[in-house]
Amino acid sequence: MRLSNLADYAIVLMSAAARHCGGAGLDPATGKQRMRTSAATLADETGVPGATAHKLVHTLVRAGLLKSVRGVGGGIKLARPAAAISVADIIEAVEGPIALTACVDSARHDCALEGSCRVRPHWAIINASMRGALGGVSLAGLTR
Amino acid sequence: MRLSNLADYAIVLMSAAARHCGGAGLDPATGKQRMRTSAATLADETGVPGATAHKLVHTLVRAGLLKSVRGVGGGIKLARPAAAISVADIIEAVEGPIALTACVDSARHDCALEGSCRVRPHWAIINASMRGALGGVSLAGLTR
DNA sequence: TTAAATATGACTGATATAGTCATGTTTGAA
DNA sequence: TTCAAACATGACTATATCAGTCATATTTAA
Repeated sequence: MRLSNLADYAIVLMSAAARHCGGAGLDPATGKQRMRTSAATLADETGVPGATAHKLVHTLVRAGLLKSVRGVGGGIKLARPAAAISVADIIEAVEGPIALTACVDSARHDCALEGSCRVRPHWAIINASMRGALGGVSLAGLTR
Repeated sequence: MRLSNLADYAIVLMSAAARHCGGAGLDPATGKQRMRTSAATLADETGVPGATAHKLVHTLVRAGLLKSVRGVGGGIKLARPAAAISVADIIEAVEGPIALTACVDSARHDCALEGSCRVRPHWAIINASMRGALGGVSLAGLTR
């Protein structure tokens, strides 16, 4: 029922990224237009270990929540406005689909109770309401 | 973001217990009045390992969701009607308070980011909506 | 006294986690 | 053409948590 540390860090990192380039595109530190930041900068600002921050950024890029540009002067930025990114999006990027039990995933059949389980049919409803709760909180809401 | 196996088992066990004594108090197998069942019976019916079922039952008794009577002829039964027991109650009995991050618990201060974390103030809202979603599903709803 | 049933703690193997280290790839600028 | 900045990726490992078993109380009605 707890988030993994990585998912927690991912939310903190995304929220820091949103402060850099989520709103009007102004860097709060310099007051200048700044669309990009770097994984190292985010690690510094948040206290998340550098290498870990890097891997998470990569994961978030693959999930389509961040955009990265390689090379000198490159960096990362939000792929879409902070208001259009939800906590659920970030959690799913790091941990996979939001579901309280593995048995909802039809590809997995590692539950010993499967077959005789009389609770299973009801999980889909519960999971949907969980996702709804988390999907209703946007990154913009977290930085305000 | 997943339930632990134990919490999952607990829900399955409680749901089985509700079939024994949650409704009109009639055992569906015998058609006779039967207020109590035993941990071993529930383990048999659900496929949960016996010793594990036993520990879970004890945990649920301590949490006030089941009532146990020791000795010959003893056993367990729901402490209140199935409709008055929610999935959230069961999860909290096994895993502790429903919260996605540990930093909400004021007694724990093991987060390295604490102090500078700018996301932390917002977690309470998210956790409350999660608990709301799970609190809305009763044991009676799971057995129907 | 005995047997049925719950109560409780110690121990252990398996698994997942998260962090580090090492190395590769891309690209603009000097 | 070279270099350095910045992202990309995989291998390895210490740690923690989990879940299950074993062993042993404790309670109570018959």
